[in-house]
Amino acid sequence: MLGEVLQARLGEMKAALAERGVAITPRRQRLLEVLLASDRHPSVSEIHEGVKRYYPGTSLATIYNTIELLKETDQVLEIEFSGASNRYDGRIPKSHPHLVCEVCEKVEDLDIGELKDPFEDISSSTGYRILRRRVDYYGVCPDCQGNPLASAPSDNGGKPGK
Amino acid sequence: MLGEVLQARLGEMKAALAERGVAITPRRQRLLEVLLASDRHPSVSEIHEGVKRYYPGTSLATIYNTIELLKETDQVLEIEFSGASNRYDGRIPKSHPHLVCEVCEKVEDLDIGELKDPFEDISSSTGYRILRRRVDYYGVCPDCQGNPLASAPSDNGGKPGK
DNA sequence: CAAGCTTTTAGAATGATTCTAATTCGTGGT
DNA sequence: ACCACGAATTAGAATCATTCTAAAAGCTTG
Repeated sequence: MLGEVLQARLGEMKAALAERGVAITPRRQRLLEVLLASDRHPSVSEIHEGVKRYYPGTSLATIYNTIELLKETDQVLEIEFSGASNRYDGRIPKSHPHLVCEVCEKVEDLDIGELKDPFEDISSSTGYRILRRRVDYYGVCPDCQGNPLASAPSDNGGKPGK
Repeated sequence: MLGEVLQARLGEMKAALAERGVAITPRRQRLLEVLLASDRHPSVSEIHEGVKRYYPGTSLATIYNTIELLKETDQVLEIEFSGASNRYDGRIPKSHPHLVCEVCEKVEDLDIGELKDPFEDISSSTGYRILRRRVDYYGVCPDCQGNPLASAPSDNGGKPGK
């Protein structure tokens, strides 16, 4: 069960997809719920797992396709990594800062007094049409400072998200 | 020929590598020069091309290996992209903001009145040990606004850096 | 010249993502 | 109920940057 704030987001996402002319199929409904259900900024394969729990035959391609639709409609924020899977934020789809642990690959929202959005300034001073911003801090989270290897996401001995 | 500022950077990089205990081989020397020679934030394959112009047999692995050494010694800033090649900044190896054109894949430094580095604050408020920051703005550069397809980096019809 | 290192190499392996072509699904019209 | 048609989904292949591996070259010191 999603709280009411997330229910509202779910509604927005579905409306945006409908607007875009695509159907809210059961798999897509489930995908949206999985995306909103955790604050972990899930990867495509985590979402895939979540959807497969209800619809076992679901293909990875379906997840990629639907994420693409969400991106096109600005309903998800994609956080790119070159050596690891991308992560997705469906709760807050507009640019906002994150904190990334390079040991356990946790991605958290960083609540910082909203540094006034300088899109305007940068647009006018550079001539760029600015579409989005990325502000992320990389480091080691408190848990991983204590036991560096304990909370690694896999068997990689604590190699950062690269 | 590199200007004197870049000569100084070259010296720093070589000193850091030497400190690390590795030799400055001719290929590595050339790699450093290629990295510093342009403000394009070159990719590994652009660097590879530049090195091969002098040392034709040079393998891609050598470029990756040396870039890894530079990363370990904080002598290069890696700008990651998930669907395109990573880009490297050897001129200014510490975190600083960029402007990325999603049409032609240009990466430029953004000179903005140094928003006071909040590493300290963020460390103490979150408990993270912060190692680096990423602040990048994504959009469409002035050139690409005029002729959207003209300056695409390859044959991809102007697909953004994804 | 030989031993023992570092560097470099070619090519294979990996892994996330994208593409392709075929199949299935769902809906409206008959 | 049946059909036609577009949308959704699938399995698997293809792509591509990056990493890994094992062997070959290169240095340097005795």
